[in-house]
Amino acid sequence: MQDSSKINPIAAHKATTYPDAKLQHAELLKRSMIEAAASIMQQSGPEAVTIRRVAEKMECPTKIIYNLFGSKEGLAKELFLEGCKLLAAAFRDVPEDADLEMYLRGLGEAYWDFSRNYTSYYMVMFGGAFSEFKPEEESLQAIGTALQQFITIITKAIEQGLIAEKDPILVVNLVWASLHGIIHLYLGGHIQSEWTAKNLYDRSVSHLIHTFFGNER
Amino acid sequence: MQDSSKINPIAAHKATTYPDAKLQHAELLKRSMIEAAASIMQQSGPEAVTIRRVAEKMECPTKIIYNLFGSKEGLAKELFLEGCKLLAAAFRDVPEDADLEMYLRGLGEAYWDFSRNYTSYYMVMFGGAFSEFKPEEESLQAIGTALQQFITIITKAIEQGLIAEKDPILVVNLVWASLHGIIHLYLGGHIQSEWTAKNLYDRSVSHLIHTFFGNER
DNA sequence: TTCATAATGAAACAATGTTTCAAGACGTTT
DNA sequence: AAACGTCTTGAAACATTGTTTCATTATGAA
Repeated sequence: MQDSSKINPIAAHKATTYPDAKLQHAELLKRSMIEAAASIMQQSGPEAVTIRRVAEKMECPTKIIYNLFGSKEGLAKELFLEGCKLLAAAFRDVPEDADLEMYLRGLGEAYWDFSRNYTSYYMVMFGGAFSEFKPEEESLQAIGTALQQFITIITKAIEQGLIAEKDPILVVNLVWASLHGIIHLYLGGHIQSEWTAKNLYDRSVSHLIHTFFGNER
Repeated sequence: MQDSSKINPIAAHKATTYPDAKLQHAELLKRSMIEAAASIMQQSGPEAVTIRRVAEKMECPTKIIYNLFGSKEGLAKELFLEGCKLLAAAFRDVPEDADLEMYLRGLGEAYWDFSRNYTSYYMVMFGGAFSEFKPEEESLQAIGTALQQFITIITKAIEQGLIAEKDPILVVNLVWASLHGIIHLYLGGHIQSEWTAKNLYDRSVSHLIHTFFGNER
C-alpha cells in the first residue's frame, strides 16, 4: 500500500477501475513529470535535469520515469516538444502586420526574446543541451510547425515578387541559420556581451531583409 | 619503481636530475596526454574523451591528468586550443587570391571543410561538446588568431571601399555567425542531408558576398 | 645518511543513467 | 469467491563518469 501521508500523484488515481483508467493515469502522470522536469530545467538549467531529481520532485522511484519515457532521451524529447509549443506560441503572439518587412522584423524579435526568456528550452531545442537527444521525425515536424509563421510570410513575399529566390524553405533556412548562429555564438560565450550580440542580431535582420527584399542598402 | 616491461612515457625521463628536468618532463607529458585525448576524440567523438580512457591509453593513473591539467575542463581547453591551431592552419593553406571575393569564397570553403574533416574539434570549439568548458580570455584570443585571415580580408575590403560597413569585426561576426549557424544546425540534425546543408552554405556565402560587396544579385 | 617535502597510484567517493528482481497489486478464470 | 498468471512497483544494485583521499614511495636538501 502507498503511504498516504505523502501527497503522491501516482497513488491519486489508483482506486479507479475503469478500462482505460490506467492509460489516462499514465498520461496525466507523464504531464506531471514533464512539468516537474521543465520546472527544474528553467530554474537550474538543462544539466540539472537528472532522472533522480525529477523522481525526487515527484516522490516516486526512478523506475516510473523509465516506464513512462523509456529513457532520459524520451524525457528530453518531451521537453523539446514543449519548447516547440512555447516558440510557436511566441510567434503566434506577434501581431500580424500588413507590411511584410515589419512583420518579419517582429518575428525576428520574438525569436530573440524566446532565446533570452527560455534559454534552457532554446539550448535543448537548438543547442544540443541533451547530447543524447537528436531530433527525429516527430521533433523535426514540431519545429516546422513552430516556424510556420516564418515559412508563411516568406512564401507570401515570394508570391508578391518581393523575393527573387523561389524556394521558401531555403530562404527560411538561410534566415534561421543566420539568427541561430548569432544566438548560439552568444550562448556559447563567443560573443561577450548581450549588447554586442543584440546589435549584431539587429544588423543581421536588416541585412537579411535588404538582401531578400532587394531594396537599397 | 616503474615496471619497465611497460613502455611508460611517464618513466621515460625519470632518471634525469637536471634542475628543470621535471618541468620539461611535465611539458612533454602534457603534449602526450593531449595527443592521446585528441586521438580518442577523433576516433570516437568528444563524448568518448573520459579521464579514465586517456589515462588507460597513457598507462597512468587518473591522478596524473589532474596534476597536469587540474580538471577535465583543463584538458578540454587544450583540445580547444589544438583545434584553433588546426583551423588557423586550414585558413593559412587557402591560396591568397588577388580577387578578394574569390579569396573570401576560398576561406568559406576551408571553414566548411574544417567542420567536416575535424567535426569533433569543431564541436569542442563552437558546438559546446564539453559543456563544462566555456572559453575564457586565452581561448577567445586563440579563435581570434584563427580567424585572422577573415579579419584581414574584410579589413582590406573596407579599406578599398568594397564594403560600406566600417567595423570589420562586426562584419566578420555577421559572416561567421551565418556560416556557423548552418554548420551547427546541420551537425545538430536540424538539416537532414549534407547536400542540403552544403547547398545552403554556398548560397549563404554568395548572399553574404553580394550583400557586403554590394554587387547585383 | 637522514629527514622533510612532494609526487604517486590504488582505492574510495559522489553523482549519473539504467537494470534487476523479489514483493505486491490487479484482472481474469475457474 | 478463490486461485492463478500477468503486470507494476520500488529499493537496491550496476556501470560509468569526474574527482579526491591517503598510505606509500620517491626526491632532494641538510
